[in-house]
This record gives sequence, structure tokens and C-alpha cells, in this order.
Amino acid sequence: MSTPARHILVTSALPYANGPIHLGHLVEYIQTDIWVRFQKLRGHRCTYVCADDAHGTPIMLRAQQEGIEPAELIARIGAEHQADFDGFLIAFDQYHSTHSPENRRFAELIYTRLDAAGHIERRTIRQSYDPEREMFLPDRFIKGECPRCGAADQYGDACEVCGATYSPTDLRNPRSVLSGATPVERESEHYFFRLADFEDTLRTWIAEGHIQHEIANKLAEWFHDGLQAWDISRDAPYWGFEIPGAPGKYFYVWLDAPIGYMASFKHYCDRTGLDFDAYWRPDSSAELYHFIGKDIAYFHTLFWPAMLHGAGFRKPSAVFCHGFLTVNGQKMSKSRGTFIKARTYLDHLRPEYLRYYFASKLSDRVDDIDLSLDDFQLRVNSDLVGKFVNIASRCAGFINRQFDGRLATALPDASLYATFVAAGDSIAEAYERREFSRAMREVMALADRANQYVDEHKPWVLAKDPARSHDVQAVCTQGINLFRALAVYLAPVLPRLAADVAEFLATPQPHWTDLQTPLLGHVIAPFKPLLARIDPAQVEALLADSRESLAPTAAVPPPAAAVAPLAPTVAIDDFMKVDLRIARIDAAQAVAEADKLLRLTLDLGGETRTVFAGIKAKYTPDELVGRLTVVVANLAPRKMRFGVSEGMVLAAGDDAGGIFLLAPDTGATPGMRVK
RNA sequence: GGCUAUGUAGCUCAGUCGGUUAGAGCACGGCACUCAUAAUGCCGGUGUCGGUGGUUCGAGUCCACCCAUAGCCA
Repeated sequence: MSTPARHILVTSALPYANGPIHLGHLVEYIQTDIWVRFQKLRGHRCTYVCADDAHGTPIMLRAQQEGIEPAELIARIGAEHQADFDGFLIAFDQYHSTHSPENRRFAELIYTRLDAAGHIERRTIRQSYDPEREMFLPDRFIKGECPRCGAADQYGDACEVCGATYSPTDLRNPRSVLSGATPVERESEHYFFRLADFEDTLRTWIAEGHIQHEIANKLAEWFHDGLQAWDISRDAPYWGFEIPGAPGKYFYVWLDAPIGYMASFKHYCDRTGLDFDAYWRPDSSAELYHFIGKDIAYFHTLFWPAMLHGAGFRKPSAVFCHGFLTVNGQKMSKSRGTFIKARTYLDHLRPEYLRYYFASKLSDRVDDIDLSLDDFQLRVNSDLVGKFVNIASRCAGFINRQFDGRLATALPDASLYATFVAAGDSIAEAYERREFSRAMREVMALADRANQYVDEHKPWVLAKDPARSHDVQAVCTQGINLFRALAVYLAPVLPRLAADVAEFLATPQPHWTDLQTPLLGHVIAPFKPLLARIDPAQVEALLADSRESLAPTAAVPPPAAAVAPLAPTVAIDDFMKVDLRIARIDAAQAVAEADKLLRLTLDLGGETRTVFAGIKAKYTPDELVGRLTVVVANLAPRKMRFGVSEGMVLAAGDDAGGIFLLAPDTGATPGMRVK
């Protein structure tokens, strides 16, 4: 490549350290990883950093709930995140944490510089306070009735029924989600970042084209409304970094989160000797790109560049926004089994299937993308196995069997090969612009062309004539070289497959520019299947598993819908009278004479029970067999027309209908007591 | 509610500056082939371009309104 190597720093948004990675997150990490791998394949100096976002109230509360220190919680979640990313072949150069010495240093540095320059103001505000838990309450931790439409059970920031936005103090009959207590108003001094000081800087930066036009439109609206100062402090108790010179005041998690990009990169520089300042000083010629979801555009296109500018650092070269993931055309849903965790996916399917599918749908735009599971199977099987891998598979046999694995010394159709090499420019341009779907379309069009070539020259016919043996070798050599080019073009998307191809070709992994020279007179390894087709049963199992892996969601505030009034308070002794046990459903059959009943045979850990359950409307016998659920084990047996019911299985539901059978978290076994 | 987007074949998506008869892949039907993981090749039908109205010689494309979906409103 004649162009000089670029110096590029790339980030993905930091996942929050209180929950697992799911397929929605992976759109971004896969998109970023493909782009980074592409840049590296082209010979540029590209560094990819990320970190866990490890501060804030939700993490503090969750740790309390689990009875552990926040540091312990974020260490555990951080390790899980990294294992998931590894599983999906996301190759960070550095994965760090916002709860790190580097991040504390940069957060303090940026803050003190902004403060010294007069961009921080202090103002006393009134805020809701939970008198029982003795802490200020974030908006999402207060619920009450909407001041406009009166809808019950709305969060403190907006009404999900009528869409009104307001402050928590406007709510009628507010209560703390944490304690149930009625919040009181309290005064507190808060620190604000004066965003409006940077309006001109931001307007100029946006006009320079660093962000997508859809986001620029959105920003225009925000400018129109006027830039308000941003509240960057939170009062103790808070899990985060204390603000220098302000005891009891902490940086709001969203202040130190993007700074985590710098912290992670700093850690990398300290480890490898790369020059941090060369990337971050205002006149840096290095490129800096942030990949984010459209929901956090606000933070990355206003606050973040303003903070950087005000603190004497460079601004991002670009912020790349992507849309959200839907599954089968709808929001991911736990009850439909489409809320799929990264780990659950990896238990059933190869990561590269999903990487390819996402690549085939991603563009440079902010549109949402849909994971249609039927389309996913058809497309991956057809494109990757039927078209791409097939080229190698159909040529390799001849080369291995008839020529001891040796390729011919010349290409019979050098101009076709040249076409494939030339197409690399257009494919590279598509990758560079994040038009991955276009890149995939172009690669697959070439794959069609390669299959046509083999079909036109019919090596299986030539092979019957010993005099034309040389032609068989030539045609298959051509085919394998076409395949090799496609493998390079797909390498950013399918890194493990690309490594397997290199092994098959018995060469080091080629770079983009290595394609100028075809592989000739070279001995390749015997062909082994490179990629299996997706079996529909695997997808079925994935969905079933996702349905089962419903974790208890005690930490999550209750849903917004109005709920029936609670029953009178009971003492713990009352509760303990009910003996709840884990049971496995060994058999299930519909009771023909009853509209609602299923006859279940339950294993309670050595003991077998027959229980009639009124869940026929919602569950078929087949989908129940093998499931774990919860049963009232000491309920008095009840004689029914169809037999004796020896217990009761537990399900959630309300007047509106719907039956949701309870399931324990993974690890529970039949007979365990629920308490 | 306001705003920003999106809506094109059964499915997933292209469609540049308004320009002839609206495209691709998959799925589907027929034929051929049997090297290849039942893969591949050739041929083929497929559309109220979300709706209504407007601008224009000409609208999938521009404008207005409406419907649906997603997000944002610190």
C-alpha cells in the first residue's frame, strides 16, 4: 500500500457493569471489531479500547442487595463481560474499567481544568430524598401518579402513558422504589458543567461533518432548545470518584464514563510504550472514533467534545451511531425467548454466524437492524456454506487427490483473478465507510462468479481424460485463488475462519495487499470442512434456553402497568408454612375433558407427584417437559374429576389474562426448597 | 405532545441529481449437472414503492397531511 499508515484509536461504548452482555450490545462490538480488524488488515496502526462502566447508583444498590462490596461486583461482572467478548472474537487491544487509577486521574484532571477555566458552576437544587435509606433518589427510583394524566405507577422523569416529561417533585403520591417511603425534598449544592460556553465550538465541530447527518439534525433541535448546564455531581452515598475539594460530592457516572476511553488507552500506552499525548493533544494528527448506540448520542456529541475541548484535549474525528437490534421484527422479549444473552448464544452457535449476519445488514446509518432468525439461518447457510466455502470444497479434492496438494504454476484466467483483486478497492471502500452490507453483497457476487467459473470449466469432466490432467490442476488452482481472495475480504468478519483457511492453504495469514500475488506451485493441506451449516434445532434450542434463563429480577423496579393492591402483611412464620419446592416436569398431557387443565407428572427430587395445572391456554405439553418450576409441595391433595392433584405449580398472571409459569435460575435441582 | 428517523417483492434489503419497462440475494417453479457439506449452473413469475392530496412534461425520489414503527426530550 502506498498510502502511509494511519494512527487510529477506536472505542466502543462501555457496557454497564451490572448485567450480562446480550445480542443487542453485540451489534456495536461486532461492528466496531470488524472495522478495527479491517484497518489492521490494511496495515494501519489501529488501537481498539474499551472498559466496563463501573460506577453509579444501580451498581451500588445491587452490591448492597447481594451483600458484597461494589468492587467485588464489578470485578465479577467485568470478568463475565470479557469472557463474552472473547467468545464473539471481539479483539480489544485493551479492556479496562472506569474504576481505575487512570480514570480517577483523568476525571480529576479534566474537572479541575474545566473548573479553573470557569466552566463549572455551583448551584443549590431541591431534590427528592429517601428518608429511610438516607440518600437522594435518581428519577428512575421514584414512582407515582403522572401530574398530567393521572396514570398510576409512573417513573419520576416521564409518563409512559401520556408521554409527559416532568421532574420527580411533580409526581402525585410519590414513593421511593427502594423503601416505599414517601420522598421528601431536600436541598443540596450541585456542580454543573456550563455546556453553553461551548456552543460555538460545538456548532463548528458539527458543521465540519464529524457526525452523521441524522444525528446532526437531532443536535440542531437541541441547540434550538438552548444548551443547559449539565449536573455532574451526586451526593454521598454514591459509588464513584469523589470530586476534588468537595467532600461528600461525587462525579456523576456519566462524567467519568467517556473519560474511561482515555483511561483504558492510557493503560495500554503504559503497557506498550505508545505515545498517549500524540493521540490526545489538540493538534494531534491521529484519528479518534467512537462507536455508540443512538441512545447515547447526546453524551458523545455534546458533553464529551465540549469537555475535551475545555480541558485542552482534541475532539473526536467522528462519532459513529448505530441503531438498535430487534429480533424477529420486535423488541427483544424475555417471554418470547428473544432476549438472548451472549453466553446463551455461544452455548449453541458459532460466533461467526452472527458476525456475518450483522455484517450483511449493517450500514453507516442509524437505522435499527433486525435479527430475523429464519433469515439468519437461510442467509448464513446459503452465503457462507453454499457459496463461499463451497468454492474451496469443490476444488480442493482434485488438487489433493490428483496432484498431492500441489497447485499449478500459472493461472489459466489471470484476468478473472485480476478482477477479483481489483474488486478489493470497492470492498475496502465499503468497509472504510462502514457500509458492511454493501461489502458483503459485493463479496457474495464474486463468490457467485467463482462458482460460475468452476461450472463453466467442469474439472470433473476434464478429470476423465488423462490427457487433460494439467487443465484440471489449472482450473482448480484458479478456483482456490479466487477463494483465497474472498477469504481475505471476509477476514474482518470471520477471523477464525480466515485462520482456518490460512491453515488449509498452508500459508501465513495474507494481508489485503498480498492478493496481488496469487498462490502458485504451492502445496496445500488436505481440505477439512471449514464451516458447518446452522441446524434449525440449534436455533430452537437457543430460544428455549433464553426462555428458561429468566433470572429473578428483584433488582429491577416493578413494571409500569398498574398492579393489583397487595394482600395484607404476613409474618415470616406465615410464609414458612408454605413449603415451596423446585420440581422438574417429567411428563405433561392435556386433559381432554377440561378446557384449562394439563396433567403434569413432577419430579420433586426422588418423589413423583401428579398435579393438575390450569395452564392449557398458554402452554403445550411438549414445551413443558424437562422444565423446572416451583410447586407448593405441602398443599392438601385435592380430588378432581380427573384424579387427585397433589400440589400446585406457581405461575404469574393478572386480570388481563396471561399465564407465566415460574422457573428457577440455572443451577437449581428438583427437591430444593424455595425460601 | 414536540422533534429525529424509518416504511420498496413471501423474507432481508439496494435504488445516486426527479428521467424510459422499479432492482439484488434468499425463498418458490422448471431444466441441467454430479467435483463439492443435497452444494452448483441456466431459465422463470413475483410489487397499489405505507395512505391521501399536491408540484412537475415526468414522482419510489420533491412538498403537505395522515397511518404504522423506533428513538430522543438533558
